[in-house]
Amino acid sequence: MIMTAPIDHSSFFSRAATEVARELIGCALLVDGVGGRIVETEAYAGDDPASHSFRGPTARNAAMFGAPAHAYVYRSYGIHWCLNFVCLPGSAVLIRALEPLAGLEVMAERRGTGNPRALCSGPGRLTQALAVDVSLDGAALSRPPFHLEAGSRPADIAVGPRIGITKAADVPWRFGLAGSPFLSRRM
DNA sequence: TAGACGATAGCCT
DNA sequence: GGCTATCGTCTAA
Repeated sequence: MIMTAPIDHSSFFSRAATEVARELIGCALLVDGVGGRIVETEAYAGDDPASHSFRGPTARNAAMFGAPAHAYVYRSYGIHWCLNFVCLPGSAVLIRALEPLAGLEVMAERRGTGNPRALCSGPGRLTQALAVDVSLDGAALSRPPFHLEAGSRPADIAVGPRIGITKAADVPWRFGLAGSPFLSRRM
């Protein structure tokens, strides 16, 4: 088990995505008891051309315009799922990488690799390891299967530009635990 | 209704 | 380090 304190979901997520993204680093995320410590996030704002919410609500991004502290799950490149936490309406934080701590065996089986660094180091890998898919789109983060806990005060947080986008690519809204070997890429 | 493209991962060189 | 598979979603006609 991970020794951390509970968090107040509603107030924690009712803020700007950039702020939440930074503070999520070091927090523990478990889905059905499987997960670890968040080491990499990206913020997506409502007036952000790179955000799915930029062109307004659609069937796909509806969760982004719902209440804060809920999950927004979408399929990327027609292949894998990406997990986001909704903040203020129209904004969200993409969870990009975890340091695996709980349920290593389950994750290894789902991922088909025993290499701890390859289990959750990337948005698609993370959702596969935690068995996150569209059935959790819109689910409350305060209820099972989700479990979030505040971590110890973030150590060194590295900041950089977001990955894999073409619009607003220069905005430094990617946050990571400096020096962690579990990042999807070096900062 | 068709066409274009994307918040990637994994394999190959 | 570079290339490609693969398909849901959006946009335009």
